[in-house]
Order: sequence, then C-alpha cells, then structure tokens
Amino acid sequence: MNESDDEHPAPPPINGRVSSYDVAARANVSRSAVSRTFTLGASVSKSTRSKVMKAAKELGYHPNAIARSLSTRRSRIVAVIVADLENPFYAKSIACVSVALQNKGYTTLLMVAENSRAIDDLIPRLLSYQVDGVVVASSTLSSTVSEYCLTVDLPVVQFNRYTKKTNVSAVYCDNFSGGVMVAELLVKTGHVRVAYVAGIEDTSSNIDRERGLVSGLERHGRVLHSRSQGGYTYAGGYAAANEILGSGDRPDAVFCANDIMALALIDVASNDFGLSVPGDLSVIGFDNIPVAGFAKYGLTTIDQNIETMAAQAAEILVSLISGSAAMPVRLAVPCELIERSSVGRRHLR
Amino acid sequence: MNESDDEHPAPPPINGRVSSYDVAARANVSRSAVSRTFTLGASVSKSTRSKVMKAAKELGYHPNAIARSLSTRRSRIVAVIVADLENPFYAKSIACVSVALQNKGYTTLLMVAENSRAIDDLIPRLLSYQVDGVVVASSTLSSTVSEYCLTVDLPVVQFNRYTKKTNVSAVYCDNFSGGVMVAELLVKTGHVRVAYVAGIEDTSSNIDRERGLVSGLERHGRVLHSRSQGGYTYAGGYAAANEILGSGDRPDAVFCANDIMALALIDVASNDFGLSVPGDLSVIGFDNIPVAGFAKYGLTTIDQNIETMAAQAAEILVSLISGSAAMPVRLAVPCELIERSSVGRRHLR
DNA sequence: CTGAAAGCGCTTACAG
DNA sequence: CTGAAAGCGCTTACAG
Repeated sequence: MNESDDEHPAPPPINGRVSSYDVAARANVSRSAVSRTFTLGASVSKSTRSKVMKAAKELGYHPNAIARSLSTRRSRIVAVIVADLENPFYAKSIACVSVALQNKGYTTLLMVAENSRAIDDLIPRLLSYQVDGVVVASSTLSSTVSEYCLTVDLPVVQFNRYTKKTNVSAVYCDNFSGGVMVAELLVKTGHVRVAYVAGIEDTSSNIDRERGLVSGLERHGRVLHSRSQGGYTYAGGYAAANEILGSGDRPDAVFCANDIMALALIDVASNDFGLSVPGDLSVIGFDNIPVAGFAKYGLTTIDQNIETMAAQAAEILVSLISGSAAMPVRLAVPCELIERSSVGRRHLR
Repeated sequence: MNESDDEHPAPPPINGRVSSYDVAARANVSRSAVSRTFTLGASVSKSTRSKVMKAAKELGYHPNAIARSLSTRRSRIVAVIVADLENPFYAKSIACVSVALQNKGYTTLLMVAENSRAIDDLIPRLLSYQVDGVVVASSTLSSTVSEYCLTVDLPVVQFNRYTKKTNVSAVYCDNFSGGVMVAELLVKTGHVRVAYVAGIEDTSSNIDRERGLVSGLERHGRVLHSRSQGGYTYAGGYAAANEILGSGDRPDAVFCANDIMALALIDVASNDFGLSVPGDLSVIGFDNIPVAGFAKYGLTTIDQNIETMAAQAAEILVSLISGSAAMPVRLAVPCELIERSSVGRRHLR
C-alpha cells in the first residue's frame, strides 16, 4: 500500500482548493446541479446526484460554507459567550451546548469574555461573523449582551440566567425550587440556625436560590439566621466562611449558592475552626460539580441537570433562528437534591 | 431622552443589513474607499477615512467578515478541537488559547469531539468553514487530526501532545523534567517504594512523565516499585488505587500522571484503606488543577503553566498561518513543582 | 490617494 | 429535473 494507489484516480487541484466549478466540469453538469446535490431536499435526479458525488469524491470536494453563508445569508454559526470557563459548571455547560448545536447542524464560535471590557471587543466581532444566534452563559454578562442582541434583532438565549425586564429567551435551573428543597432538608434534619452564602448578588440564580431558601424556611416558621457573600468563587467563599464562622452566634447549617464556595466553607470550617462537618456544621452546595462527589467532601448539593439545560438552550435558539418560535420562551429546568454526607441531624432543643 | 434623539440622524436600513455600498453612498465615496478604511494599513486619505467613519457610525455598519473571508481566502477563524472539556486542565487551556487567539485577531471555532466517531463528523465541517488553522487539544485525537491537516496542508499545532513520527508543531509541558522532579523529591524525602499510576498509555504526556520518573529514580539507583493505569479519569484512578493499595507489598509513595487520579487515590487510601496521607503514603499529581490546592487535599503536584503554553500555541499557529514559520516547531514548556502536604518524609531503614 | 471592475464560491428564482 | 445568470458583500490589482 503506497501513496499512489487507486484511492485517488485523479489528484486534486494543486492548491487543494476545489470549487463547485471543478466538480461540475468533471461531472459534466452545471454548478447548479452540484449545489443541489449538496443541499438537503433540493431536487436532483438520482443519476445527476451520483455523477456529482463521484466527481466530488475524486476531487476531494467540500462545499465552502463561507460562500454558502454569504449567498444564503445564514451562517449556521452561533456564538457562545462565556466568562468563566474555569468553573466546572460552565465548562460542562459549554461542552453540552456545543455538542447539542453540532447535532443540529450549527457550529460554535467560542467567545471568552474575561472581563466586561472584553465584551465590547467581542460584540462587533460576533456581528461581523454574521452569527445566526448567540447563547450567553455568564451570570454577569447576560443582560448587556442580550440587550444588544435585541437591538440588532439577533436571536439570543440566556443560559443559567434570566432577566426580568427584557423579553429574552432563557433556560435556567429552577433555582427557587432548589432553594426550597434545601430548606426542607435542613428543617427535616433539625437545623435551626441556617445561614446563606450568596453568589453574585444581582444575578437571578443567586436571588432565586436565596428566595427559595427563605421561603422554604418560612413555611416552617423559620427565618434565615445570617447571610454572607462569596461571589461564586473559592476565594470569596473562603472569606465568607471566615466571616460567618468567626461570629459569636454560629449557624448550625449553611447553604452556599454554589459548590465551589461550599467546598471553601468546609475547608475553613475543619482547618481553621476545628469544626467537624457535618458534626458541628452542615453544609449544602449547588451545582453538583464532580469534586462535590469526591470522598473527602461528600458534599450534599443540588444537581442542575446540565445536559437537559444545554439541549433545551440549543433547541430554543434554533427555533428562534428558524422563526418557528414567535415568542421568547423562558424555561426553568427542574433540579434534584443529591444527598451525601455533609448534612447531619440535629436534636431539637 | 427618547428613541428618536439625534444619536441616529439617519435610521439604519430596515432589515439591519447595511453593506459597504450603503456606507459608500452616504459618504459619497466608492466601495473601495470604505473597504480601505476598514483594512489595516491600506492607503486612504484622512478626509476620506473620516467621512467613511462618520457614515459607518451613523448607519451602524460592521464589515461582513464572511464576505471578506470569501474574498481574501483567509477566514481568520481557527478551529480548536477538544475531547474532554470537563477536565479542568483542558477547560482552562481552551479558555487561554481562545483568548490568546482573540488577541491576535483570530476567532475560535469550538469543536467538542466526545468520541473518536465524532471526529469524522467534525473534519468535513472544519474544512468547509475554511478555518485558517487548527489547534487540537486532546491526547487521544491529536494524531488523527493532525495527520489529516498535514494532508490538506492546513496549519496545525498540537496542544499538550506531540507525535514522534509526523512532523507537526506542538507545544506541550516538559513532562520528562516534571517526572524527574517528582523522582528527586521522592528520593530526597526518603521514599523507597515508588509506584506510578499511568494516564492513557500511548500518549506522549503519559510516556514522558513515566520516563522522567524512572530516569530520575535510576540516577539514585532506584527502580519503580510498581505501576498501574487509570486513563486520566477519576474512576480510572479509583480502580488503579484499589489495585495498588490492595496488593501485599504496598508502595510508600505514588506518582499519578494527573491530579484527578491523584485525588481519587487519596480518597481510596484514606476512606477504603484507612491510610493516612502523607503519614502512610505520599502522593503526587500533575497539572495543579484548582482542587489540588484545596485544604482537604493539599496535593503536591506539578504546575503546567497553561497560560504560557496557550500563548505559545497561538503564537506558533499564527506564524504558521502567515507563512513566517517554515519549519514546524516543537516547544516543551517548563513546569514547576508545587509542594503542599501530600508528601511526607520517610526514615531510611 | 481613488474608483471601476472582476472575482472569491456558492445559491436561487427563472425559464425551459 | 436542469442550466444560465444574477447576486450575496467584500477585496484588490489596475489604471488614473
């Protein structure tokens, strides 16, 4: 088996560039014909199609998507904007969204917006690449980006976030119910001093998780013991933990708005305060990132069902693009309590 | 302040599509002129430029990158292929590569190749989008993809992996030196029975880390105590740990080819075998993912310097694209030992 | 420095 | 079902 066997009866053009013109010539048909055999559902006779396919294969022809986009005015590209890819939750989300999009015939343009300044750079670029739609997966960037998209009439769906005022599609976790579940578990297990560590204050995820918690507590006549803020990061959670645990009146359980902060809390509780989890303190997170399940932590948490959220986001965006969805849709995906070992039982006093 | 203030003296075209033609008309110049004012380094007079800029702003014009690509035959898009975005190492790598590319004027097309079947789907797509180059960040997919790129003469750089036989550019961690560092630390601290948990057997990263370890041990007249395999995953590391620790002759230190497996090892050592780390067993990982630094683990590991690797990968790819780099280049980026608390001292017997 | 014109590689009414 | 032709929105020699 050497390089010049008959796999390639006719060598492709020297520069590797072969256009529909070349294929048409070789197959003795028009360029229209080759175009039609490569567009799904176009009318070509069986014989034409097979002649074209043969020539295409021989020449190593791949339709030029760029040219097609220019002609059809649809790029089949969607921009996916993410701020914090180092957060495992977003990493997995992006992967799932991208795969879902791929399966629907769309390709992902990835835009990493480290800071809000970067976003001003990204928007013109995204516009110039004529993306058909955008999904924005960032609690902080969502509103800016989606408002802009609305302005230029570009389909957009917010991932893991919704905005009250603007009328844009969103798929997110049913955070409120998640918060309620946490409250239920905590009162059921006899906790009486429940604290909350917030993520980023004005994000819908944070607001709803807290509201759910408070509301769930209320149903049993309880109120929140205390709260702190950790910005969804390990460092932030670390600081919040010191604040909460350093105060005189310590909580007996704390619900952190995400897993990373919960992990930080467990770390400082046991390392810096000599507290045992769940013996002295119960902690619950949110997200169910992989580490949460590692034996050292055994973190009880809420699983967000990322696969479903991603699939739905892709679904909604595509229907927005194809115009089959007139109204923006808002979808809250159910979440699930994952019980591990970080919540204990308290004896009622 | 209402919608019709004089921010927009002339409303943009109804459908939001404004082309260089519209701008040219409004500015009373040719389309060539508007094209030139938007291409860096083209010769336009100051007055023409400012007329164009004014008209462009008024109309909300953004050059159409798709049309430009078709015309120039350069898309300024590069495909980034990744298999395992849930691995924090790759998540961060992709983010850094993407940002580096952005800063160089390129845009990232993200392709998630969950399994090797998916890659056959991705290649035609990547080709049809006329990407200018590709970076492949996956220990398992690299060779397939890069060989294909070579075939069609598409610039490619392998990230975190190199292939001996094929002549393709690569940037990767200096894994061999990393392995040596581990060996040095381990013998210095008096360990005599050193085991290795492999990642994916035939990847360069795995091979070099092990070779480094073995070679470092040899310098001190030691040999590897035992080895196992964990495929770079938590589950794999978990199984490997059980195998290694369940055997009669237990190691006193184990080097895992990545952090995730090391974390798994620590988990089973303490939970299932009642072993203390580092009291009974020292463990070292590789990657320095965030969790490695969490208090519960305190994993001693090798830091890969992802930022540098990503920047270099982008750098190399771009020079490959612009043709300024004739030869493929292979770059081993230095790594660094991060000492935490998972390695103890043994008393020589 | 500037503009007219051809061309990048496709698609799509339109007429047959 | 099929082909000729116009057009998608830019760039770029070429001539001035």
